[in-house]
This record gives sequence, structure tokens and C-alpha cells, in this order.
Amino acid sequence: MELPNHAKQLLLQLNQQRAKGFLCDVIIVVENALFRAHKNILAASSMYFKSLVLHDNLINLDTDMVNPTVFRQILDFIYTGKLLTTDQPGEQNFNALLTAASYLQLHDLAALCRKKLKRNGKSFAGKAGGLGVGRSARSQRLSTASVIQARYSGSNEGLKGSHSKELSKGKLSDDEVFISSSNQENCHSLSRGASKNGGGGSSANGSTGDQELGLDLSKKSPSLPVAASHDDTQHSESQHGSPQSASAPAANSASSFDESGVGAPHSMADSSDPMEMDLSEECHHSLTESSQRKGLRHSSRKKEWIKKDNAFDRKEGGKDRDEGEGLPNGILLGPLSKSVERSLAGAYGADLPYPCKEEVENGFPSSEQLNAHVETHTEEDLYIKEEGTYGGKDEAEDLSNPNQSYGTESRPFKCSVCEKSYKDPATLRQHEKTHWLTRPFPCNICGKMFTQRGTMTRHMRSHLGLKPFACEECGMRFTRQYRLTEHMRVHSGEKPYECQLCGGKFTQQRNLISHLRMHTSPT
DNA sequence: CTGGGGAAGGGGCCC
DNA sequence: TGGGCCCCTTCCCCA
Repeated sequence: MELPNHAKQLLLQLNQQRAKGFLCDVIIVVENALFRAHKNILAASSMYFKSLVLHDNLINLDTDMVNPTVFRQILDFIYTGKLLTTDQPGEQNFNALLTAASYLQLHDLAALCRKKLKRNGKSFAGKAGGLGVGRSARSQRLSTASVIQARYSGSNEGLKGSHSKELSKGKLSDDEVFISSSNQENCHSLSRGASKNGGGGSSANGSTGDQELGLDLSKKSPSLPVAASHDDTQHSESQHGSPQSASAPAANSASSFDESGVGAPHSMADSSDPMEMDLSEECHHSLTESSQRKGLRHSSRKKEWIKKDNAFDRKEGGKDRDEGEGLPNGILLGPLSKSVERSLAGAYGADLPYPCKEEVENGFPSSEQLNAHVETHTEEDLYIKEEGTYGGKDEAEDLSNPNQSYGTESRPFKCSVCEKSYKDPATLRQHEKTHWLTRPFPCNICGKMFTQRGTMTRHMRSHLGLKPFACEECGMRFTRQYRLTEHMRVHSGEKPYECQLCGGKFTQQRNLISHLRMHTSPT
């Protein structure tokens, strides 16, 4: 069933709202003219607008590329899909429209203009003049073709190169540089988007690249709502998408996460590029995270995704850990995009269950079904009652129950689920996370999820082979300082852990513990 | 072959 | 956010 005029009616309403300024949330300044519009509409019509409205409520357009008359036409076109003619000569108008459309990355409109100009037998490329409508001489002589070419050049250098080529050919003089600061950004974004090398999923890559080129798009808006590096990366990625793939990269954008289910599968399911997976997961990550910041925890509609049980993969024994560390059994794929699920499933040949903690036995055949199920849970359900069933907790760890060594007087913050109490609310909150069904911090590489960010980043280090702590004696490297300290005892011969039963000494406490088991085990 | 010890990897959790 | 310490586990060596 489909309403025949739904889209049309919707657009009509939006256009009427625009006329009244109703719910308009962005102002576009073109020369002395102001235009009000809706960010969503602009963002949906052009990647360029999308990147701009993400940060700003007030947008200044390059008056060399677009003038008020043309922009009015363009805005009308965006809202109606119709191009209204002006009283100026058609060819001039289409040239101006083409330039502006190219500048604003309104590709449909640009194509339309090109078509029209072609039909009129007028080549727009390289034509001097014709931009009309208050254009400056320098812009008028600028060919749209060169605009587009410059924007798609491989790098900033490439851009300069192509521009200087034009200069040397005498087509442009020094003052004919059309690239305003915003254009440079734009160009940069596109070129980065076109070459996947620079993109990457790591925030390091993204930010470094921008900095290298003296460009930090996030600087555009100091009031960027979520300033985490992840989000910066997503933001960059969203802007770096080439126009040709405008819909796909948008799936990774923080501003367009709702598209992830639509745009992602195409680019991701078909790709084994882990970076692409990263992006989606980053998206998931940021969603989960920001949701929590917003107090989603207290929402009765919270969706919870869990690993079957921590104990599960332990029971599975070492083989699984070795062979499938990347995707442990009972992987807790959260609300990842379907494509990521498929990618992971394909990569690891594993079933990806969507078990609700309550229904571990049954599981759910699809994320949607689990989704529907978890919707039925209330906040209380988010907590697992302490019955010794929560993975990872064992008797030994219970011995370290803070309450056993401290009175509750000095630890006033008591866990509502178990008996533990803490000195400060932050620690309590951190502890309470261990009772959540959700694990908010997914590994971008294998999808494994963690309750604490630190644990996740530490885990990531193992993926990346980052071992910052080196032994000065033998050069062996470790992921953790503690390991290095432990290791140094090998060289020093220090064995601080002594068995009280047999006097055996050990360099590692854990080895003493396992040794003690030998004493206490029945056999 | 088996069991114990040494050394190391990785996750959970508290501070 | 990272350090520190707890845990389980694995791998290797050797008796």
C-alpha cells in the first residue's frame, strides 16, 4: 500500500513552512540576501549542505559562485523539484545555475543545467562570460569544468597543480583563484573521500589528515555537540564522501545514523575492508555511548544486547579463543547494521545470535525480533539479579568484595543490585554497569563488547599490536605496564610470591594461585 | 603421556 | 582515562 502523492504533499508542506519560516533552523546568507530553510532538507539535497548545516545555523555562501537570484531558484528547486525561470536570458541563467549547482553539489540540478545548455548547443565548459547576474569578471571567466576538475583532484597539491596549470595556460590570472576557504574545504573533503587511503576508520587517520592540510572541519563549529574523537571521525567521513556515493557514506555520519540501515549494506556488505566495518561500528559505538550520556539507561525502551554469558566462551575452552578471538562465541553484536553482521558472520563463519539475557536458551533469529522483544523489557529488566549467573564473577573475585574490607560508613554508595558499596558515585556507577545487560563499548575490529572503555581500548591494542612497554633487558614488549613489571622479575630473579604450604616461590602471583589450587585440589 | 612450573595473553573491575 | 591487580587461560619446557 502506498499513498500516491505522499512525497509530493510532504514536500509541499515543507515548502509552505519554509515560506512562513516555520521550523526553519538555518539561515543562508548570499550577498545581502538571507534565506531561511530547513537543515534536514538541505542536508538531504547535497553533501555540501550536509557538511555545512551539521555545524552552523548561519551559512555564508561564496558570492562568486552563487548570487541571491540564482540561490532563490535553487532553493525553490530543492523544495519543489521544479526549476523556475527568471527574466534573464536563459543561457546566462543556466550557466549561473550550473556554476552554483556545482558549487553546492546539487548534482541533479547541475546535470539538468548541462542538459539544457547542451540542448541549446552551448558548451558551458571553458566558455568565457555567461555567468551573468552580477557575477564578477573573474568568476565569469572560470569554467565550470575546471571547477569540478579542481574539486576532484587527488589532493590539495593536486588542486594547486591543476590550478597553476590553468594559470600557466593563461586561462586564469592570479586573482582568478575561485577557491574560497569553504571551497577548499569542500575540495579537500571530496578528494579525501575519493581516495579511500586517507579515510580510514581510525580517528587518528582522520584528524591527522586534516591537520596535515591545515584543515580541521570540526573547527567550523566549536559547539559540535559530541566532541569525542569517534564522532569527529564520523563527521569527517560524512563529509569526505564523494558526490557519486553521496548516499552511502552518509550512513556513517553522526548526523545521519538513521540511514545506516539503508546506506550501509551496499558499501559494507560487499566489502571486506575492515575499515568500513569500523565505521559502522563506530557509528554504533557513538550511538550507544551518546544514548547513555542522554540517560538512556533510564529509558524503559532501551534496547539491550548482550553476550550470552561471559562464562560461555570460557567453557568453550582455549581453542575457540585461539581460533576465533576476533569473534568469540556468543558474540554480543549490538545494534550493528545488518551489513556489519553479515560481514562479521562472513568473515568468521559464525552464527551471530541475538540472545536476550532472559532468553539465552532460545535466542532470536534476527536482530529485529530481538529488538521487538527487548522493547517489552522495563528498566528493572536491565539489571541482572545477583545470583552468581553473571559472567566473569567467580568466588575468588567475590573475596575481593569491597565490603569485606571496608565498613559501609566509609563507602556510602551502595549498589542497588548487589551488596557492594563504594566510596564515590562514579565508582558505583562504573560498577553498576557490570549489571547492565548492555556492553556499551564495542571493539571496532572484532565487535566484541566491553563494559568499560579502558578495557576496550586495551583490547584494541592487542589487535593493533601496540606494545608500548619494552623490557630494557631483552627487548620484549608488552601491552601493559603491569606485565612489564611482572616480566622484569624474570631478569631480576625476584620471586615475591611464596606458597605458605610448601615454601615454593613464584614470580607471578597468578602462578602462586594456580599452585595453591594444586595443594587444595582433591586429586 | 602427564603433571607441575614459568611465562605470557587477555578480560573484569576498582581506584 | 589509565593504572593496577584480580582472574582464567594458554603455551612451552621439563621431570
